[in-house]
Amino acid sequence: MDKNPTFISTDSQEKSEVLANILCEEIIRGQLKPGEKLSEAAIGSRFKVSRGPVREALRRLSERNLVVFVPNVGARVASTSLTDMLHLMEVRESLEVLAAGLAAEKMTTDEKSHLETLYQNHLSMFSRENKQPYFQSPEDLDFHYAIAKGSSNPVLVKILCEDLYPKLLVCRSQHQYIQGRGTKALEEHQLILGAIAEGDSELASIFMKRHLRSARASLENLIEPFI
Amino acid sequence: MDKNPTFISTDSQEKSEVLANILCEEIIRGQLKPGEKLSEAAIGSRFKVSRGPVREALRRLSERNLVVFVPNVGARVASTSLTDMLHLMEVRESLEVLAAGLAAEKMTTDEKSHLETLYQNHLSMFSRENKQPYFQSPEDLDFHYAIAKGSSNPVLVKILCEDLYPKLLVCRSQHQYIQGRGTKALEEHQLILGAIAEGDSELASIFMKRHLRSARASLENLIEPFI
DNA sequence: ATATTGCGTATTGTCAACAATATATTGTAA
DNA sequence: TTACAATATATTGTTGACAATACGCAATAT
Repeated sequence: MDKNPTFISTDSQEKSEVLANILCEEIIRGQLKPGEKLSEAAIGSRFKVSRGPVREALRRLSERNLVVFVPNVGARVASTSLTDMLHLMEVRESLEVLAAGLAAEKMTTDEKSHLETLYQNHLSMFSRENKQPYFQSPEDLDFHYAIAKGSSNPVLVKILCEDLYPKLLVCRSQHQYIQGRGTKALEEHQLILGAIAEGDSELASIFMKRHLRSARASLENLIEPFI
Repeated sequence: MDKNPTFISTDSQEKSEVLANILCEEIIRGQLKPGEKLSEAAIGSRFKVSRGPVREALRRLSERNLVVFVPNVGARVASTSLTDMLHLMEVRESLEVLAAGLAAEKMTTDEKSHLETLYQNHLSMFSRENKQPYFQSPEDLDFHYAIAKGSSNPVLVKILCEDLYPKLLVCRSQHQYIQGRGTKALEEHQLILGAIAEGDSELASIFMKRHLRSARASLENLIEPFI
């Protein structure tokens, strides 16, 4: 469980929560495939717990849209189409533009330097890999995650970090041909970072909007051929 | 249960879902007061069901932020401060601006005329009441609800209708001095309606933004004196 | 051969009892 | 009288068994 994405906290000891986090991760990693049946008994015996906690865990995941729950039939891993992902990106854009603006206003010095660190890490990791196209990395999302938290708006943080980002990760693992946009994305991150560092809310919003627009556009290009 | 807000569907027969909807409504109406303890045993005996379904219902409500859940301690009705509501409105603004724009592009003729009907109802109801200041009415939210659905973006619909609107209703019932903004809000609705009818996405977004900005501003004025 | 009906099996929904944790009470000491 | 500690009570977390529902297979009829 040490390779959990940053935004999954495991503070509670409740079995249902622990279970939910483990299953969440397996779904994100693609170990549980989209559409796969999630039998309560099977999961229960696998983790040596009763069906009660399993049910609660599945319920939580269904609220996060990672599994679909059909009454009297059971739970399956949610399968997300590229269209679903476009809808996700549409909402994400709107919310992250807000987040970037707020972050520029409200981030503390510590938070800003943390963001800078994230960027530098991402940068060095990228050059190490010889600028080859790479799968959209967790580092990318960490950057966005830090900005979300920097907005100091709990409602916004919750929607982005608990609803949208996990779902985004699932989409990426289900459609592995979705690739990062290489150097371009990194340059866009730099612009956002700069604006936030300066406390320039308006500019941070604009750069974030452009960044996510590009990402969405390249996704749309990916879909186009299938229409 | 016939006085349920439009956006609460009761299609399943699962006790846990029925329970969740009933409790949700009671929280929204203020019959369950903020901070009030929600004992599983008490609720179970009240509705003549075992604690299992009660737990599941409470979990659902906690995912919608209507209930706060402390491990090994239990559930309480979430109490929302005016600051919380401001955060809510901030996010709402961003999302509804998006929704209005999309609605202008994608609403069908039927949906548009339904929206028109909602507006007319609201209008006539308002004049009947002699233009007196009134509590923010459910009609107001129905209008926004229709626009959200008109966006044809399921992700957006879910966040607005299942997360934000119920919570907004709770805030209103918990802070009853929050009042509607009378004729002004209605005029703003008319502008939004017109833009959507014309399919003018850009304008619909702008009018929606102004509408929610005003609402938020009047809320901020309300808070100011307490600082 | 295909469609349909009925039964058997498997899975989910619900329940009531047990274990673990937190809260309240009471008694004791400073 | 107040603060603290130990116990008692109440509430939550978990479990395994039972009831209700859905699914698969076989037998029958068209």
